[in-house]
Amino acid sequence: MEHSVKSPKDALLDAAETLYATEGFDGVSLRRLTQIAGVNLAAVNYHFGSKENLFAEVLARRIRPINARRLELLDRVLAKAGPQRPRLEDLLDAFARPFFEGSADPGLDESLRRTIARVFLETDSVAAPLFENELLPMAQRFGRAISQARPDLPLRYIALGLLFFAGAMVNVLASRNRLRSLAAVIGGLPDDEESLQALVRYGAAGFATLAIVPAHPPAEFPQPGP
Amino acid sequence: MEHSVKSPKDALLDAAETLYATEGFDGVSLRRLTQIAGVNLAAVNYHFGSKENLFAEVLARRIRPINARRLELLDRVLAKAGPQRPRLEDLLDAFARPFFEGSADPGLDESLRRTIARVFLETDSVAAPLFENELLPMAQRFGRAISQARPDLPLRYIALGLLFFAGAMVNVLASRNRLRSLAAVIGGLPDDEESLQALVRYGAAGFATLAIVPAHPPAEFPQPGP
DNA sequence: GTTTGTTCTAAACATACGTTTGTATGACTC
DNA sequence: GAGTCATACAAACGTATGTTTAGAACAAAC
Repeated sequence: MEHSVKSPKDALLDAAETLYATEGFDGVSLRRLTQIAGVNLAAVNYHFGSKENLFAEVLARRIRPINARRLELLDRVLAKAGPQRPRLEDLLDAFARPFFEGSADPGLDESLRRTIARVFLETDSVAAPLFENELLPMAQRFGRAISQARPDLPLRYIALGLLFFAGAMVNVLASRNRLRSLAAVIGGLPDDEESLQALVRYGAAGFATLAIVPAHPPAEFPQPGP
Repeated sequence: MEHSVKSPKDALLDAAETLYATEGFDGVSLRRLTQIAGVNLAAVNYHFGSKENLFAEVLARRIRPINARRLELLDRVLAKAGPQRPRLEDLLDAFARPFFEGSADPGLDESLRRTIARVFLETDSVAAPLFENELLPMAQRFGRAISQARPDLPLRYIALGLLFFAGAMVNVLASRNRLRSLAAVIGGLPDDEESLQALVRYGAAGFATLAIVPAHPPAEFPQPGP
């Protein structure tokens, strides 16, 4: 092998990724982090400038290839559809699949997923710029594609539907360990492919329904008390 | 008025709720918190025993009435259905509506929602017990009710569908400010009732689709390359 | 073999943290 | 009025934090 031992930079990124996922930015101190990574305390500031930069790099390193893959799949769906409308299922599959594919290292998957989920949901100074720069433009491209697929769908419902879909996607990935405690009751833990396909079908059906404007509000509980 | 000024306990809870939502548990120090609340630093440990207990109480104070309301609505739906199957839309509405109703104070809504979203998604020692004790049993009751509504739906898909639905619900509430920047493009920000009804329709359609087992996997990208 | 630049290390720096302590205040009981 | 109680306060405690520093170790270039 070229490098039989990880470079300090990579060791830091890997350790930071695992710890960040489980304990969050403030939850992990540089002393614990560097001890686990097997590097000197000052290495963080030497290689990354600051603790914040290190974690920003942790996130970026994972999100960028996933987003690239997403856009690649999206382009392929649009190309295959040609002049016809793309299928909603295919668009949502392209959106969600790279998230499920995860990394090659299966032990890293769980932490990776929580790490990425954080970018969707947190608003701190580490995650927020990444959302703005990486996630938002990509989501807008998907929004336009969905608008192609379903021109009858008002833009506001595309935005809402994408929020629903992204939330569902993130939650099912981040909650895998919570689901695990129910595995005996529900007859086994769904694997990734099963979860992904269920998610895509769920989302596509949901989007399709949003296009239908209800004749009258289906509200059930106009008054608080009986 | 009886108390023209808030008690230190309530002042702490209110300030902690706002700060916790925006900065997280580690992000807010007791010094800043007590300064904003206008109370002495030692008040936290005097009234709550520890910083952790304070934030657990912040979460519990909000979640308990919401869950009570959820179960109340659920019972009403089941009672109205009688021997017939309850409608999926009604069950999901009962699940989501109390989350959207929020508090009486509109200024508190945004932070309240992020606060509650945290319980769904975080695994730290503050949020985890609350999820286990308050959220999980309630979700299981809804799971059983959904199983009544759609006996053809395998349990594993009910679990998956509830994860999807909860993720969608949490994300649309927590992402309101992100949606706001798109308001001009999408023709105005959807209000709560509109978001809620869209969510319920989206989820009901998704659940209904999960009951249909696809004849053959709709996978689109079995190989990575073209 | 000396020089040059990069990489790594141990130690120290300044600050911030949650918690504890000892005391003061005020209200209410007897 | 003495005693009791919960509440509130300022100050200090011990510890942990991210960052900086000065220099050692090392490799490559000349």
